[in-house]
Amino acid sequence: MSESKLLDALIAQAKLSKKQTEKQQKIVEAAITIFAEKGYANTSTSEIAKAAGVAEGTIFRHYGTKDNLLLSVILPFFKESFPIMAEEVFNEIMSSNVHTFEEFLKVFLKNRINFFFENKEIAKVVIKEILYNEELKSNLLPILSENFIIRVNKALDIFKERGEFVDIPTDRIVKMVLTFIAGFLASRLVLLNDYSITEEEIEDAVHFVMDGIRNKEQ
Amino acid sequence: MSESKLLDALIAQAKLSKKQTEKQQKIVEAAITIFAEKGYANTSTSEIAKAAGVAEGTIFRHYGTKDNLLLSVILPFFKESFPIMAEEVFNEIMSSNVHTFEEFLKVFLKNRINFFFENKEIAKVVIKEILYNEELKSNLLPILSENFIIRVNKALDIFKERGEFVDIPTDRIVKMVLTFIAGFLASRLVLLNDYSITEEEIEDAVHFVMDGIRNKEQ
Amino acid sequence: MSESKLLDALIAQAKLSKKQTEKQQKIVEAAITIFAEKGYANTSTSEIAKAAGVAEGTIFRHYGTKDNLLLSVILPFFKESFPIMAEEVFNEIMSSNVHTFEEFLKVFLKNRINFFFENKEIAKVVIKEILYNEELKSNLLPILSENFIIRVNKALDIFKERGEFVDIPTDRIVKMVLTFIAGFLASRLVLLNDYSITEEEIEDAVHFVMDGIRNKEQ
Amino acid sequence: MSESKLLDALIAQAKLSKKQTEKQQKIVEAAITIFAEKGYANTSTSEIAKAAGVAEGTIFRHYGTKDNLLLSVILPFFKESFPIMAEEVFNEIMSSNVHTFEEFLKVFLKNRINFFFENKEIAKVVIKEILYNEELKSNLLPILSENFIIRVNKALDIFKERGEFVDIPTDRIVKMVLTFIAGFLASRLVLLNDYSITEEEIEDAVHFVMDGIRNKEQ
DNA sequence: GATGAATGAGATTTCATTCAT
DNA sequence: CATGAATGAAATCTCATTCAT
Repeated sequence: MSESKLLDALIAQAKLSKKQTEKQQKIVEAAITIFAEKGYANTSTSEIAKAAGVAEGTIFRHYGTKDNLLLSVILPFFKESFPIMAEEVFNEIMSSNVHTFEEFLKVFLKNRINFFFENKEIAKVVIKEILYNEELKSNLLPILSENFIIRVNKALDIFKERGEFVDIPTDRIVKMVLTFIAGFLASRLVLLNDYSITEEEIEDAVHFVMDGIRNKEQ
Repeated sequence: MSESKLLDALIAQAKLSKKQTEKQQKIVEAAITIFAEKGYANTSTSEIAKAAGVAEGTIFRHYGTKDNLLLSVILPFFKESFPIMAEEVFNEIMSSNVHTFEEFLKVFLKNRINFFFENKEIAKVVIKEILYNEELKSNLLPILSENFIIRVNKALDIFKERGEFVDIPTDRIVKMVLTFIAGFLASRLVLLNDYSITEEEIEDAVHFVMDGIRNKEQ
Repeated sequence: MSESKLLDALIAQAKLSKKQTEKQQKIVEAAITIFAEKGYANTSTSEIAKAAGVAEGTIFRHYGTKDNLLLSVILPFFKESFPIMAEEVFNEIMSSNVHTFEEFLKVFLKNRINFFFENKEIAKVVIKEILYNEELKSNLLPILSENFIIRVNKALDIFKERGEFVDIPTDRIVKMVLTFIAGFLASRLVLLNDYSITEEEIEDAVHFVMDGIRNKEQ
Repeated sequence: MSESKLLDALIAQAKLSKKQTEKQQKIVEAAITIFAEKGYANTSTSEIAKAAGVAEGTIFRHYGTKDNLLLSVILPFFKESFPIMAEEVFNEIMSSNVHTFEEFLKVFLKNRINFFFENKEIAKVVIKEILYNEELKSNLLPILSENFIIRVNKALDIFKERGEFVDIPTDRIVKMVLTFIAGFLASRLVLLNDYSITEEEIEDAVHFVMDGIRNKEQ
């Protein structure tokens, strides 16, 4: 990883990716698959080239560096991760049939889980590399927190005002909820390679977040 | 990573490490520090040698391969991770002043969190490499599940009989609890580099697991 | 030396060597020259690279390992060693003007000696490494015996039926004749670096094999 | 191999080897065994140390360098190879019941074969290394030829005067006979690992050298 | 655009040798 | 005498990257 600003790269990347050639698609696909399995650092460009049925030079013709190929894999996914939290979507969720945090959480969880599981492989790459590469982390995490945590915080505040939550500082609640969700997704995707996930399990997870595991009827 | 059974390595390793020389200690310390920061794959042995004030050859005289050096870092920590769940310790916990799962969880969490934070650096290496290296994962995870999950399962069953928990299959509860704990530790150590953790936070976490975030008094 | 079956390597090798680049030729030439002089084990790849006017990486790009470079030198020669004994050639020899074993031996010796001396350097490498490297030996010798000894045996049997030979079991005769020929070639090439060999000497050698050194006229 | 004069080393060696300690014996034994199997260049001193049950430092305490260890293995054998040809022994052979070259050859062959097979392992080392290592060869071969070939030449001349041989220049006869004997020993020891050798085979070999393979009664 | 041969910097590994104990 | 930890030079090998075609 060079010390380039990721956001600049993000923009520059967008410009380049006007039209992807067939070869480019194959390269990215192969890269995702192998990065997901063995990790970026343990994957050689020649391996990717072979898997993509492409000459090694072709990779560099399109992506310049291996680092840049990784960004070309990660950034689009990264950008797509946010819209759910975009003002519009957020408002939409809040307006419709979502009247409690439990409902919000269910919608939110289902949405994000679907998104992640529809993009299993890339998600795996993103999680692995963010956890593994300090520089990538220090570039991407701030963006995450600016876009993500702040908005969830805001959402929670709304519901908190309604007195739905226990009396713990919001940011600590956010931390715990996100920890659980992140842990949930990461453990399934990266740790367990468990790509099956049922509606029932999501319900369980929501219940867990909402009410914990204690039996209140006792 | 060779395809050898890790447990064999674990045993072989134990034999070799009769007495550590001063240089060996320096090597392992340097390795832990740099692996923790940059990851195993992004760390060169020459870098370690330099940091340890040692000739590069010395690393290989003692550890044979870079892979083996990683194991020498990971395995001792790995082995030390289990005792808490050993029959004796477990029974001890269960007997004394632990009468509810909440109490058990508090003791357990504090113990494990302390252990992890006392070994921050190694823990970081272990988490990173287990998540990153498929082969390491496939060798270490089974050992974890055999030693860890099964016992937690047993513990939960005991408390479940007492009707302490909601009516969800035990294994699913275990999964969620461990997901949360793992997520909690991993996010703090690897993601946030947040090495501060207060008693208060642990209490919060336990409450979260027990009762979720819903305000029951409403 | 890997423990792979050499014949597999032989085939794999054939596939790879579609077209040799100019640099590859230089590498192989340099390798042969230096291997022949100093032996495989005493030759470093950097030495070969330097002699070939090539970057060291280029060697590994084409041959993967030093072992494989050796095979790329040896195997083509090895394969070319057999044709003389192929059915067609053998029959041709037997039919034409070859009516006695003495004649056969003369043709055979001249042919093989020419082949070896036309490929002095490689032959030297092959002989040295087969004698020196146990694993190479255990892989190549069986192929030799299957292709070579059996056929010579057959040839001898033909002439033996005609009563040309002393009454010693054929296989023992073969052993002695081949021992002499092998000794002859090896000693000239490897031991004495004596690359000159006259028609006269071949005649002498044939006489020696046929009639020994005793003076029958006495 | 340093460029030291081997004969000087031979003498220096003799001085050192006054008394061999127990460890020294083990070292030399281990060295012979492993050198014989894998060759000098493919054997590491640590391997020898392990096989000898000795610390690596001990090897260097006694032999200074790995090269010198090889000489300590080779030279004693080398020196013992000559006595048969020493004036006395030679005369003894010539006087007793040896009246023909055939008889001489039989005695000589039996003697040398016995010597080689009694020292199989060392012989193997010597043959392999003389063939493999150009420098060793250029140091040892001249000594051989001075001590060996010249004397055999002389012997042959004696018998030649008696008209026992075909009319070929003596040195060429010597070359062929020695080629055969050397090929015979080398192929058995180094190539075939065939350590069994019967009286019968020796007789065959002598017949072969004397009369070749042609059937004279035809 | 695409190729793949070539590079060279750097990574891992080996190993004879030294030296303090 | 013997040890074995330590060394560092050199060996094998990897791989992102360049460039002529």
